[in-house]
Amino acid sequence: MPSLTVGKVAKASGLNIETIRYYERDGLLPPPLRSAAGYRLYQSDTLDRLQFIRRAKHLGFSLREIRDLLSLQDQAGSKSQARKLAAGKLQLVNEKIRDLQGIRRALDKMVEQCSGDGSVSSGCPIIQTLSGDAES
Amino acid sequence: MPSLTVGKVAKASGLNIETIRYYERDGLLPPPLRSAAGYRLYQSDTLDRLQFIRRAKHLGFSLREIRDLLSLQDQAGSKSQARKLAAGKLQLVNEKIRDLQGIRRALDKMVEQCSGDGSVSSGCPIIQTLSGDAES
DNA sequence: CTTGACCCCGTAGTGACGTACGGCGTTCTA
DNA sequence: TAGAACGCCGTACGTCACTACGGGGTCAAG
Repeated sequence: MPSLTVGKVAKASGLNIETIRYYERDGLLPPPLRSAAGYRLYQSDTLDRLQFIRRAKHLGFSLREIRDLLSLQDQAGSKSQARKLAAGKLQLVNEKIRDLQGIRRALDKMVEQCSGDGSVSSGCPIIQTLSGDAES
Repeated sequence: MPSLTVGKVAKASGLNIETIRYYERDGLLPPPLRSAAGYRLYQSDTLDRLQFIRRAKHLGFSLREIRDLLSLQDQAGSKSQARKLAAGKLQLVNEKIRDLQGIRRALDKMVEQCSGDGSVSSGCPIIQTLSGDAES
């Protein structure tokens, strides 16, 4: 197992070294092994984990929510706990998908409508796409 | 047209008054009409706009991105500009949808797997769901 | 015509999420 | 075996998106 120093992980993931230390402090990354001199030594699966964090953040999940999602992966806790958490997140994810699909429809329409020149004439109803009354 | 004071809008939208003023300063809300005494007077479509902002934020869009999306609605600029912007955002939105669908599949599986008692046994591969190499 | 709720504005403070700094030890490489 | 490059840690700073404050004007009920 080819363990990586924090600098390698940073470079490979595109994250700042400090960010990686921060994620460790914040519980998103488990404390890695240490070399004799105290250097952090990561396994390569850490890169997947960081990638997941990056993408999930981009989807509007807070670090706390991401920690929750990762705890599912990490098999912390009981099955029934995990099921409950997963079910809750599932609902949230479904809402997000619905909202995004609404935006997508509106954008599709706009790309189509705006195929000519000149100024936008007919209303581009992007706001209505999210005008349902779902509550998160 | 029954114009609303900022306090009414705040109550109806669930946002803080200061947040509404902030959105105005930040260009997400157009400067509203003013009463003789200088009070802000909003039309009811402002509520839709604020709702849109809330949901879009929840989907991981920054205020700057939301401003872009709203500018499409507001018909600012030329058709070709709008088309370009819409097309760019469309790609982004599609990526987000794909990522969320990945997470959804993983969560579905977990809810199914964790239907019994005891501790989670088989790996719950949530991280792999976002391990593709799409770049935003 | 006062009192309490509302609004104005500018500015300062807060919380989440990083990012930078600085003084030190370690490791690699010419 | 020097010296550059890397890593350690604690702490401070920065940004984004609010949120609160404070001193003042406005408006409506009693």
